[in-house]
Amino acid sequence: MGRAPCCDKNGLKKGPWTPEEDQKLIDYIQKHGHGSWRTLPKNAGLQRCGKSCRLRWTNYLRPDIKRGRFSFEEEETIIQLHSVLGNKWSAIAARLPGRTDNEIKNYWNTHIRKRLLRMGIDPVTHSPRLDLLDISSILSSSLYNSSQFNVSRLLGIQPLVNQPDLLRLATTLLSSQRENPDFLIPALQDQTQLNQFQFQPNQLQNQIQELPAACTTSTTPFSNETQFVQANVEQFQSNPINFTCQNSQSNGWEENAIMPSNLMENFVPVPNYGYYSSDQSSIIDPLSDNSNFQSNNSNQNISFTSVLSTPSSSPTPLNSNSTYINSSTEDERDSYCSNVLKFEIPDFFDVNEFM
DNA sequence: AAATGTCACAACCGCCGCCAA
DNA sequence: GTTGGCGGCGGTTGTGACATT
Repeated sequence: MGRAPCCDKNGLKKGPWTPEEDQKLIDYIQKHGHGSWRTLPKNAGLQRCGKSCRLRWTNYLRPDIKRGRFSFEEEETIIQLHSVLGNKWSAIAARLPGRTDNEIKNYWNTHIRKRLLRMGIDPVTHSPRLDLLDISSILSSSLYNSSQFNVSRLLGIQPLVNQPDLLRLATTLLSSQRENPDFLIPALQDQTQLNQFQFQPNQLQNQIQELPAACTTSTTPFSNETQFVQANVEQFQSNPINFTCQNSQSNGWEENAIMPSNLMENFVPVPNYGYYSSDQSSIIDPLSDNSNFQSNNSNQNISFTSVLSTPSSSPTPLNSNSTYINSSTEDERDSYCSNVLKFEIPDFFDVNEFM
């Protein structure tokens, strides 16, 4: 038969731990190790159940726990790992020395999750929240009001994509849906495909447009960013599946660029959109020590990650002193994407098609 | 200064897989 | 093979601190 009950729950204390209880637990574990959590409370003279002791130790009393605010790098790592692992907090914690799963979980729920939501990113899928993207209402507004409007106000969100791309995206999706009704739903269900096909090029364009103007770079990254962007957007439109960056210049600017502090403060890592290499042949494994999220591709394909998630390419260990500013507010981090949403309906866009 | 709202986080709850009996 | 406890995990809650009105 099964084992005897681990503990009689009657009479066991619950609620916050007192310093005396903490000290008893610490003393006992330092002398004997935790061994069996079941028998530990009795041996340590604690009126707690083993489970409570284990949680108190692993989440609070363990000597290797790093307290204090999460650094920018830690935050980025959490987002990256979450995009791959989901709510596997223990697995994420294993990659963040000194942080507990509980702490990471709390930080996610109270900070990162809210920020992603404010940005219009689904914190579960790490994709733009297409559920909020009511195309018909957007188009109605454009018809009955003006060709210039602010979707962020309409949606109450701050999506990362700018509207021309958003509408191109909508155009592509809807036309694809017309031609192949079975296309859209599977695409939406397939997270990998969703990220690759729908979002990354837009992200790429946004970031490329934003970064050169804001960065103090040691080299001039693009002689003509507009041409660069346009060429790639056009290519993406013509062949979204096999989209690769055609610019002949290297993306060395991102390797050499020094992110100005004001941008760093405002920059929100959205690393999920960079997990896929541009040749779509593989998913970069952030768990691998060899994955540097940076383009090493000699044919000038751009690794989206290296563009979109600038700090992720940093080899700086998590435990090192952060190069990045840790005291930035959430609003400051949000603001990076706050000014991209005013646009005019492009001439090519025939809204009547959708009415 | 008091009331109210919001945030942050420690701790609990409940479920699940593993494994001893 | 079955049962049921243990350890671990993720979700949720309770509460104190802080901010705002």
